[in-house]
Amino acid sequence: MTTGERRRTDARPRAFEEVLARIEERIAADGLTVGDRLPGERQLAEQLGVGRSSVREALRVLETLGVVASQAGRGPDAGAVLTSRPGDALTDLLRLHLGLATLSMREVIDTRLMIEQWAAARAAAAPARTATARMAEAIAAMDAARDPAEFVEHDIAFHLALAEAAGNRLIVAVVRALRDALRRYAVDAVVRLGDTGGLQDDHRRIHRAIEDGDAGAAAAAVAEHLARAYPESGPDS
Amino acid sequence: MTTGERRRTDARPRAFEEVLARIEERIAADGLTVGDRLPGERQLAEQLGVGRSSVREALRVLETLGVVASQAGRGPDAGAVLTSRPGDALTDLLRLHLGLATLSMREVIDTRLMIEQWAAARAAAAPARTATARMAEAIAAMDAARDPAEFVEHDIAFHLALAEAAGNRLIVAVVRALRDALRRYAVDAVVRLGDTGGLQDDHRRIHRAIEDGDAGAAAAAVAEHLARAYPESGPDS
DNA sequence: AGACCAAATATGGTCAGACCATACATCCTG
DNA sequence: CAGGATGTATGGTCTGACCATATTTGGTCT
Repeated sequence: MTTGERRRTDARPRAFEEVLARIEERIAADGLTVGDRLPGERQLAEQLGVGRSSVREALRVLETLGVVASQAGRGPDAGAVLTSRPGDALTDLLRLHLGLATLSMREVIDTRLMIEQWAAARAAAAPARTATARMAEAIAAMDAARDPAEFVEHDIAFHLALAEAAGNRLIVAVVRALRDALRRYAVDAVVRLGDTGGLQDDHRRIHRAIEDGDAGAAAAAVAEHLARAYPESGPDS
Repeated sequence: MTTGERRRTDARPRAFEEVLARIEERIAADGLTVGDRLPGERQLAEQLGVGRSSVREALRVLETLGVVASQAGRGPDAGAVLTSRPGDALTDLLRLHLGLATLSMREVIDTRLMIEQWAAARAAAAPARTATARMAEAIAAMDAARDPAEFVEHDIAFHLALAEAAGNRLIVAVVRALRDALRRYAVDAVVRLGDTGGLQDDHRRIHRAIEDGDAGAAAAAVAEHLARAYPESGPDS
């Protein structure tokens, strides 16, 4: 009776949070991995002693974080399957927080510069043939691009290959998210520049530095490139 | 009464995704920001022509991404309020993907090194008094710490202050998430080291370099520090 | 008037049950 | 044996009810 003074930040375990914890335990305990299936929603609800809607909310959280994907129907591919899409989650995260002005464009662009410099230096230290080959392909595709949107798509592929060349999946996910968040801005930037020759020169310089194993030159080329692409680091706002 | 006409023409956007899109539009259109309230769940459901459960799933997604927080009851603080907690979302993301072996400890540690080096250099370029003061406080607290867990807590505060000194909220969120993900590992590392004198020397060196405005020395000190804390950067797996 | 307590109310949290939509599985034809 | 009709397991959604919580309101006693 005297327990009336409950405020937020007290401990209040909601049912779906309990479900979340139990599913996470189960993943760890059973050593589940990408491709494995979770029990059906109804079965899970019965096992955990909660309603199906609570199970669904928990699954929605896991889907948002990119660890499960649900598929209706019947068969091996149906149900809630463990996946690995951290990039999608990061993309949503950035987009929403940019929309709320919680993060400014300047912060996102600065972060991107940091990451890509590091990735370039790292890639130069241990160049991976497949990744550098994809970088070259992207450069060629940009040469052939007919409009800014197409150019930007291949530009994204270039920077993604750069991140992959660094051999760190977390970095790849972050770069993908940053580029998705900046996609519209990037198209505008290309339109504003008009001539993409300078950008392409940068791309070629980055690519060459990585193939030559010159980490310092690679990082410097990336810095120069992003400074050209985002001259003032955005209008903040 | 919306059950009369269902268009099954295209690939189906799920109802809660539609709700998500509409809420996002509304945030942008009305210029909503942190602290503003969304309509109640029942009201939203009626406005958007969907069931309350679909609204709830959408809100769960937004909560997962750290943009809303729900509070029951009545009054100005009740309901779904826009917030800004990107760090929590990142923490969940890392923890789950580490559990799924989608990301390795090595990748997380490498990422952390990159970010903190950058943050230290950045902080040295424009030292903020409040942040450097908090770094000094954290160092003193670590001197007084009586057990590894307590030491690690203040160590987290130190590295968080370092990130904040760089003046980039996205970086702060990422550092927080990385440290949370590595918290257990960090305690083990402190126990293994036994003597924290070397770590504290590092902290003091980082702090001094930032106050002196020596970006190069700050970055180098951070690199040395993390190399000491994570000697082998984990077995990759 | 003021203080205090009880009821009303608004809000999220949860559950149960019922459908629908989907896609594979199974069976029954011909 | 091929191919369509039916069965069934799964997610997706809606409805309505009830609970828990916290503020607001209003009435009562001092």
